[in-house]
Amino acid sequence: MPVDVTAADMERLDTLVTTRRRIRRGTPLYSRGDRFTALYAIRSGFFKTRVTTNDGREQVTGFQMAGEIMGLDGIVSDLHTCDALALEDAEVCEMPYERIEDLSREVPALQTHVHKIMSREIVREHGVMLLLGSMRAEERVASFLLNLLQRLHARGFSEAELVLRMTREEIGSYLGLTLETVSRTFSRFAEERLIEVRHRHVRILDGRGLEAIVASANGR
Amino acid sequence: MPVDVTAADMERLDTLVTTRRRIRRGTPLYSRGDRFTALYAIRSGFFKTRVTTNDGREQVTGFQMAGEIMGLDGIVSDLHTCDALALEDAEVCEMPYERIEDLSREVPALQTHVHKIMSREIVREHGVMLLLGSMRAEERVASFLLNLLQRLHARGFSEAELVLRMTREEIGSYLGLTLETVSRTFSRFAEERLIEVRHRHVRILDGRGLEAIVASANGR
DNA sequence: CGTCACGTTGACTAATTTCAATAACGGTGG
DNA sequence: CCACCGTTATTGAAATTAGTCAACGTGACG
Repeated sequence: MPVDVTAADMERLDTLVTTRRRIRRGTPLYSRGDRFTALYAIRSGFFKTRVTTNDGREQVTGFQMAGEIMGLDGIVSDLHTCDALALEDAEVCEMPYERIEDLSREVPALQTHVHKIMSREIVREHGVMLLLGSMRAEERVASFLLNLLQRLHARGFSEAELVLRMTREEIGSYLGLTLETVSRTFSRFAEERLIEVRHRHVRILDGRGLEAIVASANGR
Repeated sequence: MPVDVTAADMERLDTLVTTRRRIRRGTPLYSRGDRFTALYAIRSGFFKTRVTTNDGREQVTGFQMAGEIMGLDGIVSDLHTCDALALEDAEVCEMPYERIEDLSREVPALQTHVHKIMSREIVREHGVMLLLGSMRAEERVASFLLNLLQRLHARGFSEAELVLRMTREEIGSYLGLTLETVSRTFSRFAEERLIEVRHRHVRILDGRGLEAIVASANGR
């Protein structure tokens, strides 16, 4: 919450968070079909969200880290429509949705903030659609690495190094590729001295090179 | 606006729509970079939205019809991040965003409604990600047809017949396929007596058959 | 110290794109 | 009202990309 809020407002906003919850690695914060009651702000840890279908299809829709908000999918139908799973031990703030609605009416800055969070998620998903609909495997993987890097950097981590919290299979699901293609693409990038990969540790040797791959833009 | 609103509320909600705008076929309702000022409710006509990148890539992010809301992408940054183009002559109601925020605070039913619209869009996009990330060409095209059909049916049109408002290329962009693949897939469906295609007129002969294709679910 | 999940790599296959040629509309203006 | 032009759609063949199947490493963890 940046923006102009009075001290009185701040006091009210403090009442937004009722609970902190610890989520152990591998366990769900919420699952498809769960009753929607709250939004969650990640304090620490790393999540993936995924949609699943009855016929066994699965798609990772995003990876979330500290400071990001989860649960927006549940508002429309009062039920969650996707799963949120912790990829490492995590802690979240639970913000009961009713309280968010009530407070939003009293604190316009909060109202605007909530709208922007939802709009940002819509715009983010547009970007994923662009990636899935128009990029080739190398472009997708380069784009994925640069995106993670940028978000980690914004949180004070290195610009040139990262530890993947997810498996090749999860990356593949997110990018619409098989785990083998993800692995091979990492290897190719390593051969070309764009990155160094050791398991889940990735060091960026040539960020510009990765950007060039994304911008190569055949665009179907 | 379904839900419980008093007569007094209704009167207020009437002031939400300030202008009706006619959009001629082929022209934008808004474009990337335009200042965001309002949301739009489609009264009649048919739109596509697309994201574009500086390097010339393009992705159709959706097709919108009467009753649907456009413009949510602009809230986060006060600028539109995608283009909305009329695929046929259309009419929209312009709802100034400031007024939406103001009224939302006074009419909780409107507040909830706005949140649900945004959440619904997020969930819709999850579905598109699933399609783009995990379906094969036939599944995507079948899924696309069934989705259009269902939405048209909900508006009183036939369940078994539709007129496409968009080109094969636009369908392809939306589905992450080339226009040739879309065309070939239509032809294959026609051969299999699932549909009849004459240019943009499509008649569904075997809806169950199309559903079976979607549910075939290899899931990558 | 062994087991199991995760990751890499290779060979082969299948799906989709690309390139190219042709056909069929539909809107526009004579 | 008809003819023409440009856009849109279809279809084929070749090329390419990514997927599938399979074998083998390797590390983390109990």
